[in-house]
Amino acid sequence: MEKNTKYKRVTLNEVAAEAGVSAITVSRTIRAPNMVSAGVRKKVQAAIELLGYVPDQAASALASERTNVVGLLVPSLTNAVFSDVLRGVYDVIDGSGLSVQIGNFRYSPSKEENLLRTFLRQRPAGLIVAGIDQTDAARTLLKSAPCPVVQIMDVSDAPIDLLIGFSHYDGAVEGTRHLIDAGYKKPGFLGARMDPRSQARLAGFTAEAQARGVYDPIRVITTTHPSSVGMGGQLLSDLLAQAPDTDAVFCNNDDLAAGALFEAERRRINVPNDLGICGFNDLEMSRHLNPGITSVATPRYEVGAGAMTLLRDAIADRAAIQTPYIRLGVELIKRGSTKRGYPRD
Amino acid sequence: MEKNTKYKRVTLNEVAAEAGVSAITVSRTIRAPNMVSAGVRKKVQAAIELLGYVPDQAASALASERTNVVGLLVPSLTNAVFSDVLRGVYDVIDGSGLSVQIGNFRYSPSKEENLLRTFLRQRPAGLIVAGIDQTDAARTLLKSAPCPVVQIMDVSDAPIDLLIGFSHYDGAVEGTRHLIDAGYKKPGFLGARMDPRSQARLAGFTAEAQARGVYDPIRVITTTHPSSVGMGGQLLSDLLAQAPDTDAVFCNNDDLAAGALFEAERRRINVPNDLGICGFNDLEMSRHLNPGITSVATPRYEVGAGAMTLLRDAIADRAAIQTPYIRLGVELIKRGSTKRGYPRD
DNA sequence: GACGCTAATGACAGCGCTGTCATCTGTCAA
DNA sequence: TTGACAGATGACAGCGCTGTCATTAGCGTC
Repeated sequence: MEKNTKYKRVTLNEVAAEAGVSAITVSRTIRAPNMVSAGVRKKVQAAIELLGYVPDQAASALASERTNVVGLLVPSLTNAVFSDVLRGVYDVIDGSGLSVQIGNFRYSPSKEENLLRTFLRQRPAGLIVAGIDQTDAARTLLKSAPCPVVQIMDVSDAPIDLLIGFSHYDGAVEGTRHLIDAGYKKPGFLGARMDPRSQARLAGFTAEAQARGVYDPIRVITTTHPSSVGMGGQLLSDLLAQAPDTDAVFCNNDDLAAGALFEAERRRINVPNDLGICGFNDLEMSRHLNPGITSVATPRYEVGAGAMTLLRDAIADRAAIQTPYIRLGVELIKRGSTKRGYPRD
Repeated sequence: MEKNTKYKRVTLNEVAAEAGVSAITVSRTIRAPNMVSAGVRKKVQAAIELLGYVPDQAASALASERTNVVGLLVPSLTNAVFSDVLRGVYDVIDGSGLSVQIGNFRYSPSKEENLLRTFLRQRPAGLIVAGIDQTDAARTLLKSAPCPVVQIMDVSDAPIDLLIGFSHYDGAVEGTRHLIDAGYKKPGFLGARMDPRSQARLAGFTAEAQARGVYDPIRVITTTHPSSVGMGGQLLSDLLAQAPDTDAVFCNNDDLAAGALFEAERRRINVPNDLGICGFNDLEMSRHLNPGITSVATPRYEVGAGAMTLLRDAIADRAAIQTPYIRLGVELIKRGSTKRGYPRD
């Protein structure tokens, strides 16, 4: 295969010659400007500007055994949740000189482990991994990773390195409490996918429902199939077939909640009077439905942006990180779907 | 900065020593196995397996002036449309040895141009760019790019290199035709963002409405603000304020269509009898709303997967590409929102 | 004025791989 | 038997940068 000669690179040496200094000084001017005197710095910067020099990442990576690549491991790309996270990550990375490489492990721990190994071999500048439920092997890999690691989307007592997330358990407790406080006596739970974060939500629901004496396992309907609006309708149907006196549902997420709402409409069940619905995540749509769906709003964009900020700073100076562990809050947004006594029409 | 010594790499030389051949032979075994005799190949592969050798991408990139990075330029990460494309891309790239780097140009042509330059300097293996409406400078850069380039999401008479997409114009024509055929006499258009693909849809709507003699510019409501469900409601309000006798809307996308549907509900306008609604893209939700929203289904996942397939094959052998230009179809999905005479309840 | 010290700069080797060209082996036709 | 040739393998240099250590200049101190 012939070499590509179309894009002739400007090299460090050419810049050095132009500026009348050595190559290493140019390198330093870029990477550690304060190691270079102001006068030289100016000359070098002018030369860089003049020649349009852009560092060669491959050469830099080879020589320094370091890249500017941040690995981002997510369980799904379909999920609106992760596209919000992505947006946050990309907004912060913009202009930082770092670049992201996404690994989609499709909710498979073994795939996650493999992707992790692949990333680690590339000597990444940092890693962002979704969740706190890595396999033991993955945890070991991450613990000894030669770069900062940020876990996102959840909270943990034993973070691997850095962490930013929110409590799915607490969010579910809050949503469930609201349902019960609103007067619903027989709340159920609808869950799809049932990844660890969904499990945490179910645990929160269960704990609160038990504490208030309204828990009945017959009202817990879950599936490992992916979440979708259609699935929400199906799960509600299953629930009602099994426990027709159910008067409220806490849904794993807003897609399910919307599906449950539509199914209730089809069955002419009055929401919120005969059935209360609470979702999770607070997607844009939930606000606009009739009735609006009560939902636990999660700071997804903030998690993405915060994780990248944390990582960027840690890459610059790990020791300078003041708050390696950030717990963001969730907020219950009350809407018509749980407002008993206010009929829809 | 000290070097990272934690991850001692296995080098080509070590594999070569183990297999009793030269380093270059190992390199060839990996990159062009058929240049190596079967016996040697076997020995080398055994050595690779034994030592767990993984090629160093940086060194390879430096020596060959080529990377395995595919640049993906998209105008948005928020948009459900692009997350479907992403999914397709990632599904195909899995295990191909290539990796993706995403650039989000936020609908800004100048940002797109900059990102393009950044990517090009990294000697990418290939590029995927959204749309066909690059600036002249960007087109020039792409035309002379030292790698295959795939344009996606649209069709064009003058593709830069490879292309896979569908016609937004035709989709809009089909949707508009359906509205008129269904008996609506005063159709309007709701559009947000108004990027080039939205413009193409508007052009399709306009052409068909004019051809059928039902076009009135007062019924075209657009904004450059981003699309959202909320915006759909607002645009419908604006339209009805301006042209209260409007009896149908063709919406730029399903988010707007859903918003329009909700707004109509609020105003107690009967959909489909008094207002027909047609969307674009056919998101999952549209099927589940009451009434379901008629929409032009677009093959977004297929575009992503097809683009990556095209690119992967072109990287292997550009000359072997039989169909460098792929036009996918769109499909009008008729639902309750345009079914006049079938009242909602 | 010699000394030690820090700040600024440079020389050099080498990161791990691949493009290029040279060499070697075996085969086949004349 | 010889030469031509293709296939298989190797030697070597060098991609552009950075880590390491050496060197130089500048300054204050006793």
